[in-house]
Amino acid sequence: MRWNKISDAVVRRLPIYLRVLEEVSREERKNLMSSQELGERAGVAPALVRKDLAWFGEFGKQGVGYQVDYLKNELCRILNLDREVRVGLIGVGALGHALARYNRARALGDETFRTHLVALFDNDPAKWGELVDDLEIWPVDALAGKVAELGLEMVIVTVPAQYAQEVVDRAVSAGIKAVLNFAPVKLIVPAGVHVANADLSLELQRLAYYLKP
Amino acid sequence: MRWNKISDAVVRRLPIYLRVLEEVSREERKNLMSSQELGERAGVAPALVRKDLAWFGEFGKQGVGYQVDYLKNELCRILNLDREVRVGLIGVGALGHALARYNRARALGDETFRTHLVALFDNDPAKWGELVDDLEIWPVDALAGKVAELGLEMVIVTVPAQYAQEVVDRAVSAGIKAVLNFAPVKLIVPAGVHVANADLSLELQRLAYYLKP
DNA sequence: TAGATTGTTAATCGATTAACAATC
DNA sequence: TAGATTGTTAATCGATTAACAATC
Repeated sequence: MRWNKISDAVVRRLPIYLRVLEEVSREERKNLMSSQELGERAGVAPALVRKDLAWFGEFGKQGVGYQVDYLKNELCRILNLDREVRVGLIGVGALGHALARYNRARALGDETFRTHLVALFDNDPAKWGELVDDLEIWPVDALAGKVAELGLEMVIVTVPAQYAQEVVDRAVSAGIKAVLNFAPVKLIVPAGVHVANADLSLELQRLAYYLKP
Repeated sequence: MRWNKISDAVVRRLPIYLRVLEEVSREERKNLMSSQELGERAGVAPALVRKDLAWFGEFGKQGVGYQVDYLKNELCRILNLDREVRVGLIGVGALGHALARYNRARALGDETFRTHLVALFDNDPAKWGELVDDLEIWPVDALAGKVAELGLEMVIVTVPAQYAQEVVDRAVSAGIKAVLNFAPVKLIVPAGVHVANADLSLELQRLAYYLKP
């Protein structure tokens, strides 16, 4: 089953629902949840919860609600998180290093965390072969080979702004389909490749708007 | 002049326009720009650029376009970036440490970067007094005092999920009006306080949706 | 059965785009 | 003046909310 043209606004909320379901499943041993409860904890109106889920199938029972574990599994499946998703990270500076350690720690401690960092890349020869936790740093030239060897599907980009487009171009030609970009630049990618931007300085500037002048 | 009820979608684009104008001003010595050109570089339709700007005043000339430096200054003013905005960071783990170093480096190298980190906080006594670059780490208990002393207006939150709400509550009672949250939790704040979420794992999970199943 | 809650359709709301008179 | 581009209004598009029949 492929669902065409699900809007980005809908896709954004699915991981939020998933997080709520995982919390409830872990903490509360509760088995059923209404769109009302789920929406409350996710910060989404109940009608919107139902409408979002209805794009993908009928997961609830009238008069009863949704089964927590069943819906959780369905959302995992929809998000391709019912398998390990293998991620590379390009640019092992301070930020890349911190994200690598964070991701590894989460992956070890929380088995519902399925986006796993499995390779690090950097262009500085001094770093090649170095380990971050148990992960080796490779030259960016090794990217294409590693994509094939390890089955990488996603990359996190933490290189300086001026190199971001270049490394993304290389990742895309190697077959990468999703990019989490921390560099403060607008990346240009072909259709079918998806970019999420995590741009610290844009967020800080946006927040500054709400300060009193 | 206060502009009531400017939508969040509009505010989000202002820093993008500002970035384009700063690039053009620095690199190209170009003095005029049309909404067409600005929109192209910002990834926004020209009519929307004009409409966004028109919320705040009339900055262009018919038949001519916008003056780059003038519009840049006006956007800085609108975003409260015509002065130093003082930011604290709570939670100096690996991620907090990396963000602190990144922000300090940007602040030194780029004088258009006006959101300055000026205080670090952590609850681990072992870290108190330690320096990150030239910035000292204080106990979280010192927060209220430092807000007053240094004029902090914003905080970056990089504590573990279970402590995030608590430290934000304390920041808010100390008078903080804007929060950049890296913890994977939905924060509850009173009206008038603004939160931007930078939730790495939600973004990775969202991107996983677009991978082939 | 009676009460509750889903899935879905219709109504509303808000944001983007198109169009154009004003004017530099 | 003629050409270009703004600021703004009207039209369109899409997302959210309200309402309710179906049904557990």
